[in-house]
Amino acid sequence: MGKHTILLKCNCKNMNILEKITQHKSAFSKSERKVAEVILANPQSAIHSSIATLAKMSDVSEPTVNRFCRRLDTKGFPDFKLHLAQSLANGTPYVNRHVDENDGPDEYTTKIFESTMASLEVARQSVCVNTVNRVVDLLTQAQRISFFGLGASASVAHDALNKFFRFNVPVVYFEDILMQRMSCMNSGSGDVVVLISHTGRTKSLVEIAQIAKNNDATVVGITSANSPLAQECTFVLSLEVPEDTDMYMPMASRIAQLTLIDVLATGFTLRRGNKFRENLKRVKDTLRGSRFEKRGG
Amino acid sequence: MGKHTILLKCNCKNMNILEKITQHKSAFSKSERKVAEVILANPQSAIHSSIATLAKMSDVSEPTVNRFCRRLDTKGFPDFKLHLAQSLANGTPYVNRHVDENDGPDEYTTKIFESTMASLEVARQSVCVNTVNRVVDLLTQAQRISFFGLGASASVAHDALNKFFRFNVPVVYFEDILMQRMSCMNSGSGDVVVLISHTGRTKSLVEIAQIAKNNDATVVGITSANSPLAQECTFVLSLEVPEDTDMYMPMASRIAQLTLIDVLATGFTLRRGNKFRENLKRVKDTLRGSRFEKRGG
DNA sequence: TAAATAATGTTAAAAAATTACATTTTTCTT
DNA sequence: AAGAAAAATGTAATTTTTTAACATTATTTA
Repeated sequence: MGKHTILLKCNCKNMNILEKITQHKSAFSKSERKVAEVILANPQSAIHSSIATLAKMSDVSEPTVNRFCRRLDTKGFPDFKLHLAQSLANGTPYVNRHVDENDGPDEYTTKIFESTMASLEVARQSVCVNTVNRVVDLLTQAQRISFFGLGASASVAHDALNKFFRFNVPVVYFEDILMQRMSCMNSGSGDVVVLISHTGRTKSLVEIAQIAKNNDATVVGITSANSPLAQECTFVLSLEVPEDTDMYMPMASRIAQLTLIDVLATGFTLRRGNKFRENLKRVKDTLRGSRFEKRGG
Repeated sequence: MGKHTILLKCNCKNMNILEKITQHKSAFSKSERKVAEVILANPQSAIHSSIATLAKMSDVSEPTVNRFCRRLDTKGFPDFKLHLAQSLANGTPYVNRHVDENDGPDEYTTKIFESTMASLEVARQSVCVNTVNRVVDLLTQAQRISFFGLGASASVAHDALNKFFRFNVPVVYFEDILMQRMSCMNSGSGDVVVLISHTGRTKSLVEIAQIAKNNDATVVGITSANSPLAQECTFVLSLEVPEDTDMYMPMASRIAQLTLIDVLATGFTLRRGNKFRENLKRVKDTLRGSRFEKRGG
């Protein structure tokens, strides 16, 4: 390998350095691989070792460790440790930790939680804040808000209903496509129809978007950019979520959608001001009768 | 301040060091505060500076910077930088970032995503893997699975239906409490009833748990430990989630529940083996007719 | 198989961090 | 308020750590 060869199979600068080491393991030289293995075996201890210690443990010379660091596109050993520390930071999960069929409950639990968190981070970065702001505007002024989704997105719409219902706004949610259609038929300007679909390719939802649009309602899509559904929407809140193809089930995408609903609901309450929030508290207090009292509370 | 005084107002070892600096700012000495300010002003640059640079920028001597680091319970400057790097790691949110009424869309969006991720991390650590494993066992052997929740938890149950339905298992979900009751009345041994409630204090859910139990069904609660509901359950999957009291709405708790559902569903498919997963793919493929084709796919 | 290239190690220099101690500042006591 | 004690800060020297320059060994290629 050339003197200054830097591994750049993936030029994603933000990539977790541990993953980077794993992925590029085959491209390392013999001695460098030794270093890689020692680090991967116990990254936590690596960040607290000096280059001398690590060299001894890997049974290579110190400059080899240094070269190993540079090959990973870091400035040197201390910089490498910084990157490693970041990879190991609490809450920074391996991004692509896919569940493996031999995983035990401990492993798959961790992996799912971690990859969900990672997806949320990706989603967060992809949200267009301006659109969020404009949609919040719309929602606060809407005469009626409808939330529709099908399949996995139905439960997201369901959740949105539950949130916005508390705001004492006319809010509508149907699972049934015919009801959805009829509801849109009756919509008009001043009404906001929020359509949720990860892929944005569900035919009947696209049709519903068209119906709502033809009736002058504002159509907001929580869907992927450039999808057929997105094309029919007045505003598109697109979320970039790493595909969860392993399981043939929508997982992270749906959680990102829910978080976005939380964002919209929060924006809504903030826009409505303090008094409104007191109102919310009252709605919550109403539930008290249906619950067992908390001891000591 | 004494020679070896270490700041331990909060003995939470895992605390974000940036927050720690902020919180303890008043307890620093004059020079140390200068260092703190320089670091807080641009933490990102701090992790790439040497102790000499930082000393010069703060207009103090190098040992002062070193002492500053030690006061924050780190081993020295390099160790401090490691901690700082971790605090700054992508995806490591400030844990207690509460939305503030003056926040703009940019701020509240970030805060909500970040606090959701932080809550997931807390939840992950609180999940009892053994219980997960036993519940997965139960679910794979169940004759019928029911998911019930009310209010915000209804959409979680709804989502669970959507997932488990794909497994070709008899699965049931009702929103209506009367239907829930009747369904439980008809349950028997071999049936698993999963009840979802963040607080575990919703009266009618507790009653449903009792009914199911009396009919020899296995009752699994996704709820908080030691709650009235938990006491009626055969197995309790408790999730510790930082309370989201600000908004008077369930936010993070619900996302944690959904993630747990994902974990259960994943455990289920893993237990069922490879062939079963092919089956899942077929279920997904069935949807194709209802969707617009993806160009080039 | 010899030349070229790459990989690794050795040694020395540079940089960085830490310690020990000196000086200054602050606080407390009388 | 003066002086002693304690704390804070700085200076200079030491140690540790990292890096650079060069030498050696292994590997590839013509």
